[in-house]
Amino acid sequence: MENRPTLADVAAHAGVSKSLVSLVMRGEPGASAETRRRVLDAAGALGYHPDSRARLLRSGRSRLLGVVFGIQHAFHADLVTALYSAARETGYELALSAVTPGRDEAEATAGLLQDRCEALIMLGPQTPAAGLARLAARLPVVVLARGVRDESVDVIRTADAEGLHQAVDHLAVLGHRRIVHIDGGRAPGAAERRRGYRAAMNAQGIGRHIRIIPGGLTEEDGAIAAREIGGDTTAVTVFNDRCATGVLDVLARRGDKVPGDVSVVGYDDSHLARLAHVDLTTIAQDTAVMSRLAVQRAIDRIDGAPVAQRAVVVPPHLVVRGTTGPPRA
Amino acid sequence: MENRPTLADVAAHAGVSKSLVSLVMRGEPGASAETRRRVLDAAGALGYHPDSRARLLRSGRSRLLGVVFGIQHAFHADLVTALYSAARETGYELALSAVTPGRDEAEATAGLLQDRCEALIMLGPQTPAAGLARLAARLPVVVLARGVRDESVDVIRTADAEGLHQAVDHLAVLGHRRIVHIDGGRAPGAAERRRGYRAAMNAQGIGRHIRIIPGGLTEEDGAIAAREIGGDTTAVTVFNDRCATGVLDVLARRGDKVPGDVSVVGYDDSHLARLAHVDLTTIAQDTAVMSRLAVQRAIDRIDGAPVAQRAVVVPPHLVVRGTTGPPRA
DNA sequence: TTGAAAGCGCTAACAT
DNA sequence: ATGTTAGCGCTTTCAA
Repeated sequence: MENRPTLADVAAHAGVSKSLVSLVMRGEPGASAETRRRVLDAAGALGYHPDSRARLLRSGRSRLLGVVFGIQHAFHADLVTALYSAARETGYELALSAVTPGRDEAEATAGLLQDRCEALIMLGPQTPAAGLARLAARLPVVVLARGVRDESVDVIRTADAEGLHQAVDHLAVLGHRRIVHIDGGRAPGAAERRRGYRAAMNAQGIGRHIRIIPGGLTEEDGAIAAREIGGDTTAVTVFNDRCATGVLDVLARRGDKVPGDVSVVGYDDSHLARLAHVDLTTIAQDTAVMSRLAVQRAIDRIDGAPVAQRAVVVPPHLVVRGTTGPPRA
Repeated sequence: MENRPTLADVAAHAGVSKSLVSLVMRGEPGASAETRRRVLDAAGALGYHPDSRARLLRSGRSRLLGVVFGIQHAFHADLVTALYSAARETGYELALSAVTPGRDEAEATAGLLQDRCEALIMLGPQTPAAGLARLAARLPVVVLARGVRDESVDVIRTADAEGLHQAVDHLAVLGHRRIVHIDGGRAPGAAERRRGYRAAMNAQGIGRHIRIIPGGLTEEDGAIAAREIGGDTTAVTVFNDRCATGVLDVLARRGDKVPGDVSVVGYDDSHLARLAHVDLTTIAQDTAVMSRLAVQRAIDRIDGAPVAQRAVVVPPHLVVRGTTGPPRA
């Protein structure tokens, strides 16, 4: 593991100046074919790889997009996957920084700032708006999958209220009246999903059956909430797929048939929902579109390009699978 | 978005030299308390964050440990969480690079090499031994949660066979005889777990009941395998918790009581197993210890410290929860 | 305890 | 088409 060769080594080996080597290595025009060949030969012979740190330091840019995500969040995994694809052809790289039980958002963010990321993409951040605004004063910040009122950050999110509207409408069309919502507490998006649920119930003329059971983000939250579901309830809309899985589990254990006795609708269309044995009807957030928009927005901000609207709301869509059906006659 | 403040800006603002600022920012001794305070105040006021590229370029080191992990793997999430804690006080930072459905290990690795990571920690890599050896020729490679015979890479893993031994013994002591194993196919560790299962069954004198059903890593694999479980089977050991969840789900749906009719043991003690409504008896891999060992080994290799044994095997331990009990009389 | 000066490996101006 | 000269922002001598 000896010292790596530098550009100067290559220059010496090829008998040309550093500038020429620099040009050739970047594939820029301005060097003769003969020189080009000599340089590439030398580089190959020495096993030379440019040092990106030095390169970026000099050019004053990092071409790095920082991504802050929750490592325990299945949905974030889907988004990160999509973000990698979205970044692929842009000339920017992703720098991942995870939020874990022992590493908060501030720490995750600080790491990315040190790496001189040119913009930050934050997935469902918990940081209060004021904190985000402070960050946004330093570099472009794009918040994904959470609404933020603050004017200084960009937001790409799903029309959460609309999503619950679709869920309720789907159930109502099937004939359900007693539709309960298990919510996400204070999680990002939870308030809007509650709002959408209420509005849709009222719009369907079944506002008197509105009932919201406190839930959360995890299977466990869903399991606890499921025990509160009354016997006359025929359908449940749940904050997210993970929570819905907990609900399904408790229903199965107590012998309730799904969708025979109770229909269930999740949210996210995460990996979980697609599993054959779960086969969960759910509201899909379009991760591919959202990720593409987030990356594009970050780059636009970096380039100082004009941006028409600070917040982009992506419509969700209903994915009907096996956990919804007509109520028992 | 004006230019980020540099160390020189802070120095000017605090009325001291760049050297002092450098010392203070790194927490090195050699500056008076008064100076230290002035510098930190100035840094805070300007919102200064050191530029890691410049810092590392100058010092000739990156102090970066590259981590390659599967973003869809719940167990990897646990490991990454533990790795962050383990790295915390070492002076090294983690650089995360995810493997996703659209981004293979080679790509994930290449990114980390460009960033000049000083060592690589790979979680359950799929790369064949030859590929790992090639990598290891360039920088220290520590493989976590997978066995690799190749002499050139370090390995930190759980004694998988021992884990299944404990699972089988636990069930046998409860009185089970007809114990089935749902395996992990070609996943890292699967072969050794199969071996452990067989050995333990033989050791218990119930080798004639050995039966292995092909499974996999996911809930879905577990669900499919569960349908193959015969009516006389009283207990199942499953490749991992995620797969076990699928098994539990199918059992619940077909009305089998757990542990009344069938006992189930998982593997990993992941988040999943601990959920109150899952409450899965499982074999715990000690992520804290494994992560600490992995980080320490990487640093030892970087420092050229002598290493006694290339491979470290961490003993797993049984965590008894609610999915195991005596067989029905 | 403090400061001045010399680079790390590279790219961007400016020569030639 | 090629070479020379400055730095990027920081750490590291070395002197004071």
